[in-house]
Amino acid sequence: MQELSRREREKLSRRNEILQAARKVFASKDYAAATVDDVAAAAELSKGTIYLYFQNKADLFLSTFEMGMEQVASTVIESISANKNDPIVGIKDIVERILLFCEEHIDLFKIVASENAHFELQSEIGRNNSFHQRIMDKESRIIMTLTAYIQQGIDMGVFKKVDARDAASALLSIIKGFAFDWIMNLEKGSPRDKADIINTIFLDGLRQKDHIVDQH
Amino acid sequence: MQELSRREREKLSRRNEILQAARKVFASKDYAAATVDDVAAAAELSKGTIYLYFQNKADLFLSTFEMGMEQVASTVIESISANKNDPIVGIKDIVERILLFCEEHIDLFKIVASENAHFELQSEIGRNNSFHQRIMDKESRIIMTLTAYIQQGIDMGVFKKVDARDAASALLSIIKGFAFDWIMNLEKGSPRDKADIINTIFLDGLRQKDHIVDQH
Amino acid sequence: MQELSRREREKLSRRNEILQAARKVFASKDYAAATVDDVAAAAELSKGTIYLYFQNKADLFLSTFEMGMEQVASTVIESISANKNDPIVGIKDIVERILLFCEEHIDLFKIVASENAHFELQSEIGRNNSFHQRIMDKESRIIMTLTAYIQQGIDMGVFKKVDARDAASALLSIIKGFAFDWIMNLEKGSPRDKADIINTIFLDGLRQKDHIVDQH
Amino acid sequence: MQELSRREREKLSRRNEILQAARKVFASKDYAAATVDDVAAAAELSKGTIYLYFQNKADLFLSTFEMGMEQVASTVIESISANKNDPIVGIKDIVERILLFCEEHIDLFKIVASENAHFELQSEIGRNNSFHQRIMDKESRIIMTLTAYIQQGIDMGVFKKVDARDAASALLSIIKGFAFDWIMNLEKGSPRDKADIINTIFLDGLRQKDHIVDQH
DNA sequence: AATGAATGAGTCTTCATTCAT
DNA sequence: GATGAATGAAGACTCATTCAT
Repeated sequence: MQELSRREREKLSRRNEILQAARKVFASKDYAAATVDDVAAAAELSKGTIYLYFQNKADLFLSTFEMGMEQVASTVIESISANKNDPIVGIKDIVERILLFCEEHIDLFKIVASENAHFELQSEIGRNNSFHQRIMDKESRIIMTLTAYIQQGIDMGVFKKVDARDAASALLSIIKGFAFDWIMNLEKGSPRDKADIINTIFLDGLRQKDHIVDQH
Repeated sequence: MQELSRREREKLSRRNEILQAARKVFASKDYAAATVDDVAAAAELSKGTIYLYFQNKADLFLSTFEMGMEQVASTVIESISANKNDPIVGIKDIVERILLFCEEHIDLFKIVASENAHFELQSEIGRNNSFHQRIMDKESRIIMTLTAYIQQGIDMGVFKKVDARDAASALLSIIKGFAFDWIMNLEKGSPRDKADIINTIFLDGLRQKDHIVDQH
Repeated sequence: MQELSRREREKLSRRNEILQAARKVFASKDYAAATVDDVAAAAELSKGTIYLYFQNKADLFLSTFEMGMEQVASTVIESISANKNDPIVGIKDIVERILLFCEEHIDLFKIVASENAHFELQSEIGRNNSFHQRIMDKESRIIMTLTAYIQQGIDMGVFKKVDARDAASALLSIIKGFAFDWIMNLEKGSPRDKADIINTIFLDGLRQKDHIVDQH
Repeated sequence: MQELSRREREKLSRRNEILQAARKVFASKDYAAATVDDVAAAAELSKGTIYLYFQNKADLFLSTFEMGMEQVASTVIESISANKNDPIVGIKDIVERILLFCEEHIDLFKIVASENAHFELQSEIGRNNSFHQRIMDKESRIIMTLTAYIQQGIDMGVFKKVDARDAASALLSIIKGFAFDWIMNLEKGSPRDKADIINTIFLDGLRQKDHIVDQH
């Protein structure tokens, strides 16, 4: 791994500071409503400086989005490698970890969880624009990881023979749905309270009944 | 019910024309990107006229959103009353109907399906604003209807004893998730192709195993 | 000729008001330095209104430029038709009229006379852009008119057999040069004071010596 | 003449490097469109360094302009001293040399030829500003040199008794006009192709007819 | 009721200039 | 001397909303 010079390290850390500021702003305000000035103010920098580190507002938003996505993806990957041989436990762990991540990083999750990014930027960025690619890339990476894990469960005979990608989508939809509800209401307890119901609905359905019986 | 005068009827129909125009516009452009001018142009009316029928842009958007929500709600209610006594079949029907609705009214569904509405307007409208209420009202009405139906299934012993509201949320999340995927990709077949997998995952999980066994 | 509706007439006259304001501003400030706000202020209108009548700043400038060009062109054409049969007198008249125009409409002439327009907008507008066309169109129209007139003089045996277009260019260059000097210095007398020297240099050179002799 | 220390010589040469870079940039981009960053990049120096050698952007531009002017002036002076006694040949030579200079240094000529400098900086620099003086100085130096040469021709009886300064202005206007056309179109051949027509129009007019006759 | 011209606050983005290292 | 990160003022352009006709 290439060592970074002091200058490069400083540049990277400044970029990160801005990203942290942007994350707060975009979580509270919606892409369209948030202004570059807001981010600059939150980062305690001048507006011009923001443009030294990001091409434009869309790039700034997308970079924030990517940061969140990467963290969620890491969470999922950690779970999977810790539970290579037990997809049932692994899925449960993923659900809990994502919900925990949501609780601990509401702001980031707000940006990540909704499909907003698609719509919000849709008009601004052409369809074959690199920005669009960046959204798709990050999103599909998570889905693919999850899909592969579920497929492994199917191959192991732990899960029913369904389309693994569909199952992965369904799982993420449920998790995001509950997380979203929680964010929107913020009332009672923790989003992790929903882990059980998610697992009940999702897993019991996916689990082969024969297999379950065998476990006894 | 009070009869409407000609004037009132005309007013209502003009309002509806605008709503139809708005629906096309908001489906294609994102709340922030869509302009009142766009809607006026689509409705072949002048911009000023729009303001005779709607307080402002947010009201216009919300009314469009409500229109869509009401149609989805009707769909669900119809399904339920046609399948009062068989929640299993009823749920299957609801899934199919909503997916069909999505296919037939992509534009409306785009507006309805994503949680965008929340975020998009969040900044514009204060939290305790009446607009916020309007969104919540429509959304919760559908959830409540579904919740009651599932609760009935639970009481009948057809479904597991879970929190009915959570189950309703989960179901809607999955449906919306697949619908959203379909809208975003628009590639293969119909969104209804996903009805089976949704039912497999959701229903088989929810269904009491004892009950199933009894059926044999 | 199509009659214009009251609305159309008003629109046209408003557009003209803006053009008059723009002309003052662009004459005093250079395209880059002049702001749309300046023009709006000069027109006693709001900035947004300017954009109701012109696509953007470049369009506004170009329209002003065209207005000036058209007036210069009219001047030339008038001269020519009043002196169809005597190119010598005609050319003298053109020189005087253009210099008079310069004196009476310094601001407009400032915009027109220099080749600035080319350079100033060069970076902003792509080379194959319609704006570029608009500049070229107006400029070449004047040159072409003058070229035809000189060619006629050549055919009549009044002028030497030179390339008429080159001669036209040369004449305009001289006139613009003196006009420009006058504008830049604004000191002494009228730009028309230079009519004689222009005619001396340009005409005596162009005029066939034989022909001159014949006049005696 | 004071010898320069190594340090001073280095400073001078660095300044010159920047000037060469600036010349490329200003020729391709228009004063307003060109950025100090562009120049710094072209000079392969940092932006801050530019400010060590020039007060500000206007000074940088003007210095470039002056560099070009000085070269044109040298060209004229060379011609004159080589043709002290034959103004006719001298003028022809000047025309050719300037056109050649234009061809060989399009970039520099672009900056010099148009009166842009006046306008472009006009707003930025006050009228009684030293920058304005610098433009005028360089421009008038060339005119004065040419004026003196023409006056000499008049005194020699080679040229008509006209205002020598006016004649000088006219000549430069024509040359610049053709050079400008060539730069703008860049189509056919060399700008020197226009030398003949310029000389025909300008010289034949200026030349005393009696004198010509006497030459036979 | 309908119109559409006018408004002007609001935002992104650029760039000359400075200054700590 | 050289650097380049940071600044912040400035300007083009948009669009929700109003109001005279």
